[in-house]
Amino acid sequence: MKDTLHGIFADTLNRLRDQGVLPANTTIDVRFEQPRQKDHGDLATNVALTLAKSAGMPPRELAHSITEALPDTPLIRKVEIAGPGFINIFVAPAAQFDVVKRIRREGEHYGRCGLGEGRRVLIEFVSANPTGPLHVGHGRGAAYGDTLGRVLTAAGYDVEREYYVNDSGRQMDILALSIWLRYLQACGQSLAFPNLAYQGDYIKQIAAQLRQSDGDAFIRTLDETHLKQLGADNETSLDALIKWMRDLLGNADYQTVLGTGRSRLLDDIRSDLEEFGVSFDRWLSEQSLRDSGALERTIKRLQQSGHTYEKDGALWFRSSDFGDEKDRVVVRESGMPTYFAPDIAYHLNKFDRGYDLMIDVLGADHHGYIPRVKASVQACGYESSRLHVKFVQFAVLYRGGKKISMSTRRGEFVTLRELREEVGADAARFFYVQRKPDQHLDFDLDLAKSQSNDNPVYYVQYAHARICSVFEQARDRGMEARVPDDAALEVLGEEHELDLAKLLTRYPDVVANAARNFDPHQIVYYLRELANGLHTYYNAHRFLESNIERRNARLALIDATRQVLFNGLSMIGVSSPSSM
RNA sequence: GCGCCCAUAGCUCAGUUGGAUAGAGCGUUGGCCUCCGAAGCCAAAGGUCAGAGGUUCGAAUCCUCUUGGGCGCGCCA
Repeated sequence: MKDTLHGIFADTLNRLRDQGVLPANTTIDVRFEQPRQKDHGDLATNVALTLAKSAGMPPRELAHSITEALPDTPLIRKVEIAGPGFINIFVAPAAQFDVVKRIRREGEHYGRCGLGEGRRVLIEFVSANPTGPLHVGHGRGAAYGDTLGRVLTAAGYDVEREYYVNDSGRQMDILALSIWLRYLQACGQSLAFPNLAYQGDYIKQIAAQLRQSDGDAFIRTLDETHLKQLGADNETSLDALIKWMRDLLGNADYQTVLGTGRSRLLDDIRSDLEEFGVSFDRWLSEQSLRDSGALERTIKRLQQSGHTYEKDGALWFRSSDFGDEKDRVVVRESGMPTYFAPDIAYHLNKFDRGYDLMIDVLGADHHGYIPRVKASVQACGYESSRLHVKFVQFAVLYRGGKKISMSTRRGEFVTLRELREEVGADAARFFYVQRKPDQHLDFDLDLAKSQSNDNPVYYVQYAHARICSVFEQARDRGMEARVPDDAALEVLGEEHELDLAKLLTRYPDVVANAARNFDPHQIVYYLRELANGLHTYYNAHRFLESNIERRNARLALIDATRQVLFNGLSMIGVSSPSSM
C-alpha cells in the first residue's frame, strides 16, 4: 500500500517537474510516516516542505499544487493540507487490511527486505578470552551481536558471525599457571595461590580433570625462592612464576596443561552460547594467526606502508598519521609483538576476506582502542569506513533493589549460565536487547523472573499465546478454525481493527530501520506496541462470534498478528509459546 | 589535563537521516471478568527534554559553551 502510494506521489511530482512547477534538477524523494495523531491522517508526507525552497514557492501553496495534481485512486479516501504544509492522507479502510493477506501469504518472510542487497557482513562479537566462563557482561554482547545478525539477515544482508579467540599471550600463560598450581594442590602439595592468578572454582575443576586424565605427569619439585613468590602480589613475580613453570614442565607438558584449559573453557563457552541461542559461523584463533605467519607478514606489511619507525629499540606504528592521538608500539624492545600486533593482523585478515561491511561488537572500555585499529587498516590501504564498531556497556544486576557488585579479577561475578538458569534464556535475551547497547543497563533480576504483568517478556508472549488460545477455543467449539484465504476482510473496520492493521503495516519499516541503524532494540519496542494493540482489541471485541463472515475476518486479522509477533520474537531470539 | 559516550515524567527508558500538541512501562489514584486466557484492558495525575546561546518555516534531535555522570589515555590485554 505504501509502495503504491509512493509510486503515485513520485509520478505526480515528476509530472509537476515536467510542467515546470518544480525545477528540472529536483530530486524526487517522497517519504511517508504514520502521524502520531489520528486527525492527521493515516500517512503523511512533508515533501511540500522539503521542496518548497527549490520550487521557490510557499510550502502550503506547493502542497496545494501537489494534491491538485494527484490522480483519483480507490486507495485514498481523503487528502488534507495541514500545518506548515504537510500533506495528510486518509487511506480507504478496505486498503488498510490488505496487509493481512500479505502477511498470511509471506508468513515467516514478512518483514524481510532487500536493504542489504546481498552485501556481505561480518559481525564479530563476544570474543571473550578463554580464561573463564562468560559473565553477564558478555551475555549482553552475545544477545546484541546475535540479534543484530538476525536483523541484518532479514534486511537482506549476507551475514557471518565470528568469535575471535584470544588464545595466546600472557593471559594464557596465567591460565596455565593457575591450572597447574591448582593441580599441584590437588596432588597434595601445600602451596599458596597467587592473588593475580585466576581465582574461580572452574580452575580447580580443570585441574581435577587433568589429574584424572594424566595422573601425576605434571608434578614437579618446588624450590624455596619460587614458593615465596607465590605469596608476592605483583606482576613481576607472576612472570617469574610463569617462566619457572615453563622451564619445569617443558614445552610438551606445558602445552598439554594450557591446551586442556583452553579447550575445556572454549567448550564451556560454546555450549553456553548455544543454549543462549547464539552460534557462530567461525571461531578464529589468535594463535592460528601466529602459526600461519600472518602476524609476521602483517608487521612487514605495516613497515612497507612507510608508517612505522624504530625508537628505543622498538617498532612503532605512526598511527598519529591517521588521527590517533599518539603513535603505538607494535614490536617491543624485547622483540615480542604487543597485543596490538595480532589485532592488526586479524583486522587485515577480515579486510582481505572481502566483506562489504565489518562490525566489531566490543566492551565499552575498548573505545580508546579503535582509532589505532582503523589507522592500521588505512595504512595498509583499506577503507576503514567499512569497519563499524558498536560498544556495549556493561550490565549492572539488581536483586531486591540492590546492586550486585562484581569483580572479574577476584572471580566474583555472575556468569551468563547462572543468569540463564535464574531467569531463563527468553527473559535474559529480551532484557538485554531492550536497551540500546551504548546505554548502561540496569538488569532487574526479580523483574525478569517475575511471572507477572510487570514483566515485558510475558506481556508480548502472552499476546501470542492468547491468539493461539482463541483458535484452540474455536476448535473446541467445533468452529472452522482454519482461516479461509478468501476471508472477507472488508467487513472489518472497527477502530481497534484499523489500529492493529496499521501496526502490522509498520513492521517491515521497523526491521529496516533497526538494520539501518544497527539498533535491534527497536524490534522490542515495536513488539510491545503490537502486543498492546492485540490486547486492546481483545478486550474490546469478541472474535468467536456467530456471524461467520466477520468471525473469519477477525480470525484472519489476529492470525496475521500472531505471525508478526512470532516473526518479531524470533528476530530477538525469544520463543513464542502457544500456551503459558 | 586531553579524547569518546551520555543527560527526556518520581524510577527505568523510547523518541534515527530536523517535523505538527514529546511517548511507553513501572510506581500512584480510580474503574472493567454471568462473556474467546485479568500474565489483560480503560481512565486520571505526572515535563523548563540538565542549563545558556546559535542555525531555520520548524530543534529533544544539528553547532558552540557551561554544569553534572560514565569510560579511556602502558613496550598491560
